[in-house]
Amino acid sequence: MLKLTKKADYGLMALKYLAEHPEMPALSAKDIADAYGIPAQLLAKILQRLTKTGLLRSHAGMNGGYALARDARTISAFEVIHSIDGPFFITSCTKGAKGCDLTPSCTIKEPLARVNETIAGVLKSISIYDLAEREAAAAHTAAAQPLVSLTL
Amino acid sequence: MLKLTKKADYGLMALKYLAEHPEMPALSAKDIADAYGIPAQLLAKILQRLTKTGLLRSHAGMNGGYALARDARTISAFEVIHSIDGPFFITSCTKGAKGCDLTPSCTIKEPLARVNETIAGVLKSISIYDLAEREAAAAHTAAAQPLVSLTL
DNA sequence: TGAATATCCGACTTGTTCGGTCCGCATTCA
DNA sequence: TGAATGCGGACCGAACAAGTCGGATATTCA
Repeated sequence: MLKLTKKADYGLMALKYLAEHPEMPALSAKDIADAYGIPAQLLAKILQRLTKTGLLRSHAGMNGGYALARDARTISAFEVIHSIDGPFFITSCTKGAKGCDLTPSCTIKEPLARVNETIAGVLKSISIYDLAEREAAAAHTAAAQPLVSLTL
Repeated sequence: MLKLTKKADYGLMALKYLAEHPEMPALSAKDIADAYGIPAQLLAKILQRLTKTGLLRSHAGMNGGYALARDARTISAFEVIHSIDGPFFITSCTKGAKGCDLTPSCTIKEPLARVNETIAGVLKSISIYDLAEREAAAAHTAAAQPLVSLTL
C-alpha cells in the first residue's frame, strides 16, 4: 500500500526523459511511450494533464509534442504527482473539505498529518533534474547536506 | 495517491485505544469499534491479523478480548501498517520478487526507492505510545534531535 | 488544398482492490 | 448449557486504476 499510481510513475518517467533530451524542441507522446514501452494513449492523457497544470508546454501539428515548461531543476516530484493524482493524504480522513467524516474521535490523524507533511517535504525536495542527471552521481556527490530533517 | 487504507487507520486507532487503557486486561473488538463508531466485524478481522503478527494478544470467551502484546513504546506505526496492508512500496514496480515488470528502462525507481525508505523510517520512528500519550505534548517536548535526515 | 502528424478530451471497458457483511465454528467462563 | 467472545473463510457491492476507443481540433508540409 501507500503506492503511487502507475500514471504518476509514467509522468515522472516522461518528465525525466524530457529533461534528458534538452536538445529536442519537442517530443511526442508516442516518442516517449515507445522509449519506455508504455501505452501511448495513456501517456498522452497524462502529458495533457501536466500541460494543463503548467509543467509542460505542448505544440500540436507535425514535429509537435511536449517540452518542459520550466527548468528541470525547478520541477519537483511532488508537483508531478500532485498534478496527476491530485492532492495526496496519508490518512483516508485528512480533511478534504469536511474533516474526519463521522469519527470526530479519530485522534490519530493529527500525528499522521505530520507524517504526511514530512513525506510531501521529501517529494518536494526532489527535482526532475535529480532524477535525470544524478543516477549514479548521487551516491558519491553530496553525501553531506541532508535535504530533509524533521523534528517530531 | 499514497493513501493508507482504512484498515490500517482502524488498526492504529485500535492500538492507540488499547494503549490508553492499560488498566483493562482485555478489550473486545466490539468495545473498541463502538468507541470509534467503526464496523465491529471489520475491526475484528483487523485485530485478528494484528494478533497473528504478534502485536496483540487475544483471549476468547467471556470477558475476553485483545491486549497489547508489547509495551506501546516498542510498537511502531510501521509495524501496524505493515501487518495490515502488507509490505509497502511507493512505486508500483519496486522489486517484489521480480523487479520492474517489463520496463527495465525504468530508471526512476532507484531514487524513489530511497524516498520509500525515508517514509518507512518516519513511520518506524513513531510508536503507538507517541500516538496515545503525546497528542499535545509532542509539540514542545523533543524539538531537538531530527529523527530523519536523508541525503540524496 | 489536402494529407499527415499532433494534441485534446470525453466515454467506455475491464480488472482489481477495498470496505464491509454474513455465517459457521472454536473457546472460555458463569 | 448457554452467552460472550475470538477465529476465519466466503461473499458482495462500490470505487478506482489502467487502458482503449473514437472523434475533434490544431499545425505543418508537400
